[in-house]
Amino acid sequence: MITTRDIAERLGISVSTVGRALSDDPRISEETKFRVRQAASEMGYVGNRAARMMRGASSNVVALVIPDIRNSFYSTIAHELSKNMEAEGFQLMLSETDDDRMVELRHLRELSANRVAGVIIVPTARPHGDSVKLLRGLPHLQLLRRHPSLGSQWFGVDDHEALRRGTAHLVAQGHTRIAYVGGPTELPTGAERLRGFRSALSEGGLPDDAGRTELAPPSSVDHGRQAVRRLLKGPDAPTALVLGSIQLTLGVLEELSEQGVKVPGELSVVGFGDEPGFSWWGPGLTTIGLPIQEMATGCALWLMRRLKAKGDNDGPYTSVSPGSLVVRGSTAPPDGKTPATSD
Amino acid sequence: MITTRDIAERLGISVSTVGRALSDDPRISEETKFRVRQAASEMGYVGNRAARMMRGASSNVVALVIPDIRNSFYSTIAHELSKNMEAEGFQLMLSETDDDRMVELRHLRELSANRVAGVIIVPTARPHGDSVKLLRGLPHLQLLRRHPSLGSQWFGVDDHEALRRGTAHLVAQGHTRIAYVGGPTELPTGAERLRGFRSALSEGGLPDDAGRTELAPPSSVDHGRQAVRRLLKGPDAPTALVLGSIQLTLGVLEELSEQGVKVPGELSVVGFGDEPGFSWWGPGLTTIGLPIQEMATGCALWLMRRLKAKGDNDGPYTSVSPGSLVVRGSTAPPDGKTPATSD
DNA sequence: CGTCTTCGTGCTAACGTTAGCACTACTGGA
DNA sequence: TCCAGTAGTGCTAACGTTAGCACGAAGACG
Repeated sequence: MITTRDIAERLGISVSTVGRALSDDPRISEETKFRVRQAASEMGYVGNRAARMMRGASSNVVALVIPDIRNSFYSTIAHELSKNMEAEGFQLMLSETDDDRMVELRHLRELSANRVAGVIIVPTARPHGDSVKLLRGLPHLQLLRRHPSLGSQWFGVDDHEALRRGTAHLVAQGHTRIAYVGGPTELPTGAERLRGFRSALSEGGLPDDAGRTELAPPSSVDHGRQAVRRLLKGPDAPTALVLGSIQLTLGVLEELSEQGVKVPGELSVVGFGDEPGFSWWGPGLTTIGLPIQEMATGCALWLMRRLKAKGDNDGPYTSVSPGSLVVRGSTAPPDGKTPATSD
Repeated sequence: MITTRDIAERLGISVSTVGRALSDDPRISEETKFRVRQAASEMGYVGNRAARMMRGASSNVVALVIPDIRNSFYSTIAHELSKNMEAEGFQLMLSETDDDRMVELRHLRELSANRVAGVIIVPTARPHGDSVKLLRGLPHLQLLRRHPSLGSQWFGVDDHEALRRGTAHLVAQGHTRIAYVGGPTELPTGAERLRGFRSALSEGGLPDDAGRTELAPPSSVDHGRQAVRRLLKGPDAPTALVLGSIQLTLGVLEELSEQGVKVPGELSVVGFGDEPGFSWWGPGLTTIGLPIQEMATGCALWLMRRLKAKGDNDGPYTSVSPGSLVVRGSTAPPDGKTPATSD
């Protein structure tokens, strides 16, 4: 690799002068600058950021720590972040945890060793103690999920309200046997979504146990399929189903298609998230849409500002985005009844 | 940040001893090692990779340069790569080019400045001259797309064969007016796919202009929608359509759904790639599936081996994976005819 | 003509880590 | 007893870059 020293030797000047010329120092004459730049370009010089970092410069890498990039929710986040940060000269490091706290820990160790400038993390349910320590040394921001030990800077969705609305839609159509399949309540997001579901039930005057709830491990497409099989059995099977995660929704849709379940005839379905394909699934999936782009952009801006400010901790920060119900064809009143009210 | 020096001072020993203890040098006594590790752990020491790199150690970061992570083909690649490399202690840097050669160049500059260990790249149609220079200095591997200036190490799909098979399926069903909508022939992949389409036509005894071909910019969902509108107009509209990119397929499916086109009654469709949703779209999409996982794993293994070997250039390397036709319900003989032969 | 300023450049140290060499204190054999 | 060998540790330089200080030349001003 070419260094400033190579350039200096070739031009018969000192490394300092080369360094200053390349950083456009006003003390260097225009003629020298020109010759240095010329030589640098010819020789294919590329500055070594590792060396700069040794001199106190900060890294230009921000890490995104998520469960699984194949989940299109996260890939959209990654895309938006990347776009926003590229504009500011930052690069994106991608770390997948697979919802395994030990993998998460290994990644955080590497990120810390690499002295990344910042971290945006969707934490696992119970991060390892060392992960907590490592994050303390890095500007970071929690996304979607929130764990108290990781600080109070968080960008998330109003999960309670999102599920309340999705469920209320079904209640308003007259459903009384409504099932919920969501993620574990270990995660605050999971707990909030379940709570939102229950709120809607009680607001609709339905007893709590009118809802059959099933909790699955996070990121489990397969569990969605299994849940469908279990729910459709039995005499008082639910007439409607609300989902609490994208992956579960994908699994549910696949299974419903395979089994040829009539939607919304046999079962009304409210999905979670809005993926390409949800609109053309069966009669079109009514679903709880999330403002992914806005969230990602918000995250990026917050972090960029935080990194530039160099102020250490600028207090707690919480940004909550609402979900919005996208009504398509997968929901209808049970047995053809007319809905009491429309929401 | 804690350094080896901090540890050394606290224990009243030299930095060398600390460094050696942490790297488990056999010359250091077990007792000293124990004390050092203890102190390091208590003080939250994390080695500084930038400093190690200055001493000649190589980076543990591999970059993936792709058009758009939201394309689930690429997110699957990213996932598989990440998984394989995490096992070897490597981290993944994600760079999105948006198929813009200048963005690609900016990313490559950053990657080079960061001295990433290697690069896996899906190049833009005509990479910038400087991009070519930069990649020369980095172990790299082209994926899917291939540009001659970027060397001869390439992992790809047998695009010609993939499209030949997809088209042959329609020819065998008796279609004579078959349209193709694919990416630009500027990209070798695009050219190969078009060639595969034409091969199948001529093998089926159909004249070349039996096929209406449309070429779109890469990664263009929207163009897929437009193409449908154009193709369905006119008296001798095609009875079948073959697609040459995932994004185009997504657009086409959306538009066909919206316009309520009967598939395969009015139009038979062979898609490209296999996404979640393709199986439940309309009657199920017959599509050209790609062995994404195998390719990603192959790439990861090749690069890992290349980086460990430290041998500079181990000659040209090309790995070609075949596509496989996944037959679902979106293809049928035109006007109810029985297929001549089934393939 | 001497001093003061300005311009352009060079020298040196420092960032954190590691490898080579040097040094000390033992141990064992002649 | 003396030397060789070895175990354990310290000192120093080096990686590439940059910031502080110093230096020489040239011009400005009294």
